[in-house]
Amino acid sequence: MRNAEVSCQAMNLKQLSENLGLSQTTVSRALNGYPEVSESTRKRVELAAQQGNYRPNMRAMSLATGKAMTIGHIIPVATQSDVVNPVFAEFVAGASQTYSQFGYELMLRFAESKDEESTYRSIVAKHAVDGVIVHSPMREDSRLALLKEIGLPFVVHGRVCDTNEEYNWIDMNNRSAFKQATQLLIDLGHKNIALVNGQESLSFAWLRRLGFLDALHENGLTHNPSLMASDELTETHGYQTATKMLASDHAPSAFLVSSYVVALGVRHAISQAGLAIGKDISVIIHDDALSYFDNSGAVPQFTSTRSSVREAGILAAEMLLKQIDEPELYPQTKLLKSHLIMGSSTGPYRAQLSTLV
Amino acid sequence: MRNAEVSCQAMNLKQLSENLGLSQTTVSRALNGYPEVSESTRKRVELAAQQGNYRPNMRAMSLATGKAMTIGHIIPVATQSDVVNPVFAEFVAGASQTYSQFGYELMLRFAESKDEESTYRSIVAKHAVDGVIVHSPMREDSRLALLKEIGLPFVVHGRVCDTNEEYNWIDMNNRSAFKQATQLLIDLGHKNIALVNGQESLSFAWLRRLGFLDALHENGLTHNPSLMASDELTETHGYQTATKMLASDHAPSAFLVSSYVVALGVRHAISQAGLAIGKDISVIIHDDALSYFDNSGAVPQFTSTRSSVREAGILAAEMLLKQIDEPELYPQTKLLKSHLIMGSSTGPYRAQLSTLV
DNA sequence: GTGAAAGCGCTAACAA
DNA sequence: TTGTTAGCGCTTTCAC
Repeated sequence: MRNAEVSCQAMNLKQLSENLGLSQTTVSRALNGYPEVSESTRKRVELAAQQGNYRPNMRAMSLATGKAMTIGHIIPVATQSDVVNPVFAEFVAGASQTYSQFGYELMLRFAESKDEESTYRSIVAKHAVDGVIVHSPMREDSRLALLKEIGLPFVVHGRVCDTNEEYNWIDMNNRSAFKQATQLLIDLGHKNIALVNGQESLSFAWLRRLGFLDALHENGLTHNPSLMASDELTETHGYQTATKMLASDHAPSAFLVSSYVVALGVRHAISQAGLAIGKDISVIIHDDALSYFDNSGAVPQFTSTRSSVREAGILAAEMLLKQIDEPELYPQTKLLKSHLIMGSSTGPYRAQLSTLV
Repeated sequence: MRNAEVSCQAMNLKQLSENLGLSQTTVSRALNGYPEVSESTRKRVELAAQQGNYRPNMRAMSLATGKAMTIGHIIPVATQSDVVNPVFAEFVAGASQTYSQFGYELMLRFAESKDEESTYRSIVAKHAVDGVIVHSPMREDSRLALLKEIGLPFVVHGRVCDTNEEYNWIDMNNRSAFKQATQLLIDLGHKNIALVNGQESLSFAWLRRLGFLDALHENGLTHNPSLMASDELTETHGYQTATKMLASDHAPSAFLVSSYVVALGVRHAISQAGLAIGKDISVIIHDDALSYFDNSGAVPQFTSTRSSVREAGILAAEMLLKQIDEPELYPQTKLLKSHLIMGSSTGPYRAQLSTLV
């Protein structure tokens, strides 16, 4: 009683078919590309649909087909007051692009870790999504088993290090990036390098640490545990950690920092200690969101990897949609660019992505 | 043919009602809190539903009720390679919290400006959402008229400055914040203050500029147009702008910068010019996402407004859901905290929010 | 090549 | 207080 003639609000299949003097069946078939429709009627139908600005009611379609035409992104938050990592925004922007292209929608949820299991169970029981992207994987992550049990298709943004499960993932090459960055500092003559890292129960931070250690060991340097800190990516973490390290006996001459937010704190501590970045001390920031290697400290400018997170989102979404349509296809591990990897444990994968390798 | 006995996958109303020996109607009514159901059966039903882990199929429910139970967030992107403003992530996290509380889902889309109109029309025609949050309003914004025409409920995150339309909005108090920050720099003795701002066709940047000018004028200072720059919030903008300003005859002794990303560039330019922040030059960064007033430059620490963006998201979502349920209710303009305002042009509003004022 | 009719899982008149 | 029935707008057998 509220739509109707006010304006040509939301025409539906019934109206459209009546206008055309055809059955709903035929119109539906014409629009969905079924072969048995004659070319002439198909043309007529398509034209009328376009002119009438017809869009199938997504809810009705979902009910009839059983497909939600929606992908869920569940972002874990440690606490309700936690600042959201900008990496998610960038990744989700990329994924969204792919979904639009294939007629899917993107559903977003933020869940505290303790609610995560019930969140997954709930959205699948409600028929809200056809698949999900798993964010912030941990070195060992129970979500893999959970999602397999539920039977919900998924792709991991990142990797789970300690597992025998087979699964699809896409990731930045964190280990290699941190190895490179560390090597750069070593080449500049630094021997006391501090790593200010994210929580190492999360894979990304763990892999970064491994890369850091790789470089030290390859250069015959020993690592100093008091120069490696790991915590949530906050300004406070950066400030407190750097302050403590700078006051210690083995004060570092260089910092390698995970995320610009942390770096804000580190910088603050450095200037408070009366030191000047680029003169007394070097800092490299690695942040996928900006994808920004800070070259303060006379460090040569890195190739910008800007937007690689977005690209990862695009690819993850493609991988997931493909998996939903053709569950038997799995990608092999492959290097997409020096900083982007995707893969899974089994099977062949007909990827057009190979051009990117 | 694919669910059934494998595991107790997704029980539906029919099964549940058969198990209970009741009609679907009664079960539905019991679960939806209709008063005519006897307390004893309601208890029985609720127990069985819980044990059977029953969740109504959202798509079927939507089709039957005509409510999508979903709110859309459409994030405008200038170009596909643009970095997403972290403010969105924080705001959306807040809104999401409210939606979960009321059984709504959050649908996310990124749209280039040229596609925005068709995006809105499309999601409403598909019955994908019950309402939307409008992000990044411009000083003059055609979306207001569009959404009214379509009849889609909405709340604006920010304000449209040049309009006579009535609409609901929630916003940071950008003008006041920038006035305060500028005053602080003036109090420190600065007379040549540079404003490195976002695009002033966007309301937030325009209002910040007004606040900046407010402070200058109140202190009898004249503004220098060559010390006010306005562009996309990128590192490049900050770097180029600051470089140029520092090289000019009227080089600033202080910078007021919109967003930390821009500030990365500004900092770079400053250190390249051989100047030291906190000694030769002062910098204040205002960024709602971190909500961080940088105190480099010996500027006293501001009260942290961290998470106010998230809070804005929570409130915007509450306002929208209320509007969807009771369209006749509109909030009056009100100050929630010194930095958070919400409002609309008409009517009474029974807000429990008053405690926050 | 096209149409009639049943059904997806739920809600909501209308009866009883 | 409970049940019967008719949709919501689409897809999909099955006949023609």
